[in-house]
Amino acid sequence: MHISSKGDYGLRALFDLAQNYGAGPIQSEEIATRQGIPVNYLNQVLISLRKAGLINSLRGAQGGHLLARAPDQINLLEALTILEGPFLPGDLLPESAATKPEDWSILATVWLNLRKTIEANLEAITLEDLCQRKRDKRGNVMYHI
Amino acid sequence: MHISSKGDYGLRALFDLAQNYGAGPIQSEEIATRQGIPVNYLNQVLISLRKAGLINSLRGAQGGHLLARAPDQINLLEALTILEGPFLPGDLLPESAATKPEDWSILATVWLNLRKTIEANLEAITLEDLCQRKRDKRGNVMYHI
DNA sequence: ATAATCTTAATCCAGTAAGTCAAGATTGTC
DNA sequence: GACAATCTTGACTTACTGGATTAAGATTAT
Repeated sequence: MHISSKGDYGLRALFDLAQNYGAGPIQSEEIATRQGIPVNYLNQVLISLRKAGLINSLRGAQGGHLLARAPDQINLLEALTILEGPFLPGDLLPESAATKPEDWSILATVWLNLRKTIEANLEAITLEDLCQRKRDKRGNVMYHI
Repeated sequence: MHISSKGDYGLRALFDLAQNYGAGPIQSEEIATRQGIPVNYLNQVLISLRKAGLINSLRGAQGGHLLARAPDQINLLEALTILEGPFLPGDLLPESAATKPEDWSILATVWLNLRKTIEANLEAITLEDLCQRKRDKRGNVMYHI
């Protein structure tokens, strides 16, 4: 039960773009350097995000990537589902019953419930929230100098 | 983000043993048949559970496995942690900072929070709860005949 | 034109999941 | 004591996935 590096990298890239929202296109090279991610791998992740409509990409010189929506319109559930696929997928959930032994459906209900909990937790956090938390943190650090 | 078959099978085995709690040792063959699990694989899972102290195993004829504690003293978090390892493990969490880029710690807090949510959810469910749910279900089914 | 940049597909390696198999150890029962 | 049932262990297999690299090609600003 873990987050793969695809999800990790993808979220960090989105967070990076959120912090630069309104500042024009950001190049993948720049994101990669700032976030410590292999560029070639990041490019693949960015393609997934673009296909899903979360970012727009501009080609050519001075091209780059930018969020397709404002940071407060993108939540972590949406992003992670694109990057990692659904939580607790497929054969564990209540639909695929019948062939399975009886006790199975009791557990399926547990999983479904857990999934809902996770999704609610992530859906409540937007990219803008992350930016805000960073600003808060910065503020605190300043205070302590 | 999924539950592997090891976790799935292990929980089903524990659930099975919970339903037979107090009825003496249950053989792995019997559990495997009832739950639709390959015996040889189930045996490996049972060894993990025994090493972790969740079940006791008796060898020889009329041997088998039984819960080491009453069903209401074993919760799903404990069982799943044994079977699957910790949730959102290792390098994503706030301890391994310093080398990582700055934004990373903001996300680490998100993961830590999510982990707590998941753990609280699973810790609240015991094997006895599962048995109770099954009894409730049986009752309802009877009603509808 | 050309250089910057993204796109795509092919490829690679390591690790893990899922399961099989066979030989050995333990113990109750006759 | 011998036997049979049962669990134990570890080696092994097969297939898949995660993570990443590379190289060739497409697009477009200047």
